[in-house]
Amino acid sequence: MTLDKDFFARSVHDVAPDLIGITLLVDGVGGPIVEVEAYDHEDPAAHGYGGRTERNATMFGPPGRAYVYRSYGLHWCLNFVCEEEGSASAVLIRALEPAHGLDAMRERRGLDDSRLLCAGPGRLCQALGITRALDGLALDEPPFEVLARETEPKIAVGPRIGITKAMEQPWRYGLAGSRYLSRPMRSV
DNA sequence: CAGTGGATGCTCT
DNA sequence: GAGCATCCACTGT
Repeated sequence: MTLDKDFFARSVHDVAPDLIGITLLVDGVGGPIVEVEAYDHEDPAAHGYGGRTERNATMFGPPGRAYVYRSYGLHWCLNFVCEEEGSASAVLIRALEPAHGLDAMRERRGLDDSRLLCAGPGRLCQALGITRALDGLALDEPPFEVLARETEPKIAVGPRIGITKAMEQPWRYGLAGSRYLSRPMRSV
């Protein structure tokens, strides 16, 4: 079942854990999401914190769309916009389990090891072919497919990665025990 | 395994 | 001009 806009039109802190185990495909390439992070409007670590700019304009738009930005000059990062228009909240997709289109992923990444194909936001975007060209596109329309999960996953929680502000917030969610995480979750 | 540093480009002050 | 929501290769134990 494809998830529509209503799924994303909720608090980013409810949507983020609900995304674990959901399948993300871009042109048929992807798999179940195993790691995400939540960023809300009051969050000094979030792009929307300082107000609307050209780069983060999509974050201020309606929910259920992709927000894609360039990171450290050479990587792309994918977010799902949440809540209502103007709230500037989004979930960063950090890792997924490669399940569909492994050959395409291996070719784009130039590696064989399935464990490293999508274990990190930059790697995931490279493996799925995500660039700024997809920024602002709706997640329930091609090339995206976002499919509901079939079983309830066990979710681990911890601090976010790679930020210098609001580091104490436990807004990183992962599939407990997954070997496809960008880094292990802190043990319970 | 831990730590370090380079690549690289865009955004915002 | 500083500062990144990163990744990879390299060093040293």
